[in-house]
Amino acid sequence: MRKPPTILDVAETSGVSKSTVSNVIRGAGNVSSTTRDRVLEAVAQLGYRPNALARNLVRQRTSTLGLVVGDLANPFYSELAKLIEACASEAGYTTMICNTDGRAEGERARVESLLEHRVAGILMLQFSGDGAIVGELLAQDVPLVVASCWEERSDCVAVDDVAAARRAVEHLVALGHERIAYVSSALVEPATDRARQLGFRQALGGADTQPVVRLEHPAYLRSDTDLRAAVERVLDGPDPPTAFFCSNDLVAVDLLETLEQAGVAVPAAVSVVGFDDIALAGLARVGLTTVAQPTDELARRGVELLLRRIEGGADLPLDQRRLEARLVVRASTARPPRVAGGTASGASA
Amino acid sequence: MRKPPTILDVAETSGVSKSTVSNVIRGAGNVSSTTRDRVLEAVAQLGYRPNALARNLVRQRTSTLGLVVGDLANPFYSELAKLIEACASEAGYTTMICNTDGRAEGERARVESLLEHRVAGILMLQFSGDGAIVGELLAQDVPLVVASCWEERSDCVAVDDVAAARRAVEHLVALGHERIAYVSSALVEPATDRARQLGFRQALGGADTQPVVRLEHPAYLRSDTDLRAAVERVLDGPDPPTAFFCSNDLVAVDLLETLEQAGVAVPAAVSVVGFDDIALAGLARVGLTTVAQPTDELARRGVELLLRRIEGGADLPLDQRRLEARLVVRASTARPPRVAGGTASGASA
DNA sequence: TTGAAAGCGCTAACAC
DNA sequence: GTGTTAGCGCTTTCAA
Repeated sequence: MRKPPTILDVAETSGVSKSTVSNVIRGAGNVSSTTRDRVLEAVAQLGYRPNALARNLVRQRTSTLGLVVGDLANPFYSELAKLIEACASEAGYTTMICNTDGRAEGERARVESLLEHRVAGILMLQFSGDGAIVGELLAQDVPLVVASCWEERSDCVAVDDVAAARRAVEHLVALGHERIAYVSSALVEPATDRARQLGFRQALGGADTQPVVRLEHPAYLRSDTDLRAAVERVLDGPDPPTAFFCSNDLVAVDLLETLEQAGVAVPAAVSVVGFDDIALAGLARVGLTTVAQPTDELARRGVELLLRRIEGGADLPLDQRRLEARLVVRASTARPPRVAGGTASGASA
Repeated sequence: MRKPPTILDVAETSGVSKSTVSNVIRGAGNVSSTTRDRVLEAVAQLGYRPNALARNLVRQRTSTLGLVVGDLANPFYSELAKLIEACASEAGYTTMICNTDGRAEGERARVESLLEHRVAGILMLQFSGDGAIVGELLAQDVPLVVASCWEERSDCVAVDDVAAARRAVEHLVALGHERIAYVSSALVEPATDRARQLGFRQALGGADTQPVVRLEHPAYLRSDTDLRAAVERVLDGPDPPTAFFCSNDLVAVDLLETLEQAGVAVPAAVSVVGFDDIALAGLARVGLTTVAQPTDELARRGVELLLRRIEGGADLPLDQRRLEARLVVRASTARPPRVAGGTASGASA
């Protein structure tokens, strides 16, 4: 692999100094059109390609953004990543996408690598554990924005998880459900999960007696023995729930599988609600009622906030945006099998 | 944002020269444990983080891999990307993931950016158009491997699309289907699509009379008016097909939606087969019969090949690996409504 | 309008 | 063992 031409080669070929070449390439003024043409010609002839490493080194800043994703295999995040990359690219930034697998160790290594590459800023979609990493990054004045989950300490953009969850559960309540289980998953970032669970409780009038199913090792779009055991335990218990609210769509779809495998009809016997509105939730065969997150706006705003922070520095005041989520009612929710006593308020079919 | 400490700061703090610091950091021998400790202490105290830009610049090589994806929103690719990132990371490489949206223009810009960043090599999962980019990259001696689709000109690893498609269609033939339509999509890289179509034709004994549906603007996991029109045209024509073989799962799932919306029962009225085996294909509610690609191996081998090429240079002989795909029979395929004349050879339920 | 020169932070000979 | 030194390819004053 022969070594690529440098700015010096171009300078020699076109018979000018390297600073003139630099001026031409960067589009700085101060160049006569004749020399510009000569330089450009040499560039084309040599196939010269500026070395971003050298440029970034001397400029003391890069135009690279770091994107930290917990799980690229979750369509919600891969779609978001795609949109973010597009926004960043449009703004002239290159994106380094990292997948942490939700493990703190992997996260730390990825972030460290991004920092060594002197990314201009970091956009996080999820973080592991308690998000200690956020504090560390902030303490080092690294431009940081968190998108799709709320984070008090940094710039962020996310839906109002509490309100959205509340609305989703109110939908179930309106249908006549009184006993509703919350299905929590390790796949969902803890603070977000808590927020959704809070909304869930609020809709139930703060009732603390609703069952909560916690999945530590959720399966991926496949029926899961852990989940099955947990579900059966809840369903076979006294006063079983007639509906499940899940902390994200992937879990909800797993639950759909599991329920059906256990011979529990959805929505005839129990209703299921998810969160995210990933594409597959909308399939007629899946028909998952869920909370739709505005991914486009999440991506757009996220990048906007990050660029603002990069240019403005650490002294800029925090900018935190709440976006609105939308309940999408599909086929996975219906009235409970036998509505206990009287009519449910304002229930629709 | 205060500027981060450099190797010089560490040198000063620990009272040694910067080359000694460099030696410590790089783990080069030649350092007494006492000085090493002193240096390490200074590193910790200062929060020193080596500047990868400077390092890569002087080393004349980076440990960054470029990953070019056509569509991160296709679960097949996002899963592959995730696996590849993991393999690369394990080998000490950082990955820059780019999404081209399948457009030549976006692809060119992304690749150019990767090259300016002097990535050690590029791994492509898809390319736009005729793949002219492959030739250009190769001509510049850029280490390149193509994974998940076959490419004669470069190192590559992919399943045998022809054989896999043939096997899938033979499954339909064995069930008794005689008239089978091929559904092609712009989402699938052209050469791959052609290969799958070839396998399709081979299974049909080279029959050239089978209908082909071509989707230029495929929808995404949603029923599509273009698709619906095309399907109805084929189904309402003379001698309508009793089965569809799709060039990937996303299209197959769209087709499932569309067929059902049009009141055509699957698999009772028509059978559907996909390609890829994305996670959602395995959902009980979807139950798509499809060809499973070995994503783990695709990722692992892809990275292996690329590292080999990076170290070995352009003179190394081409290494092209065929992987085996596996037919996964699920609920979307069955015998045709009325088997024309006699029994189908060796058909199973 | 152009050129000369001083680095950016680091590695890798090569001296000591 | 440790220090000295010469760049890597580029941007950016500052002179000419």
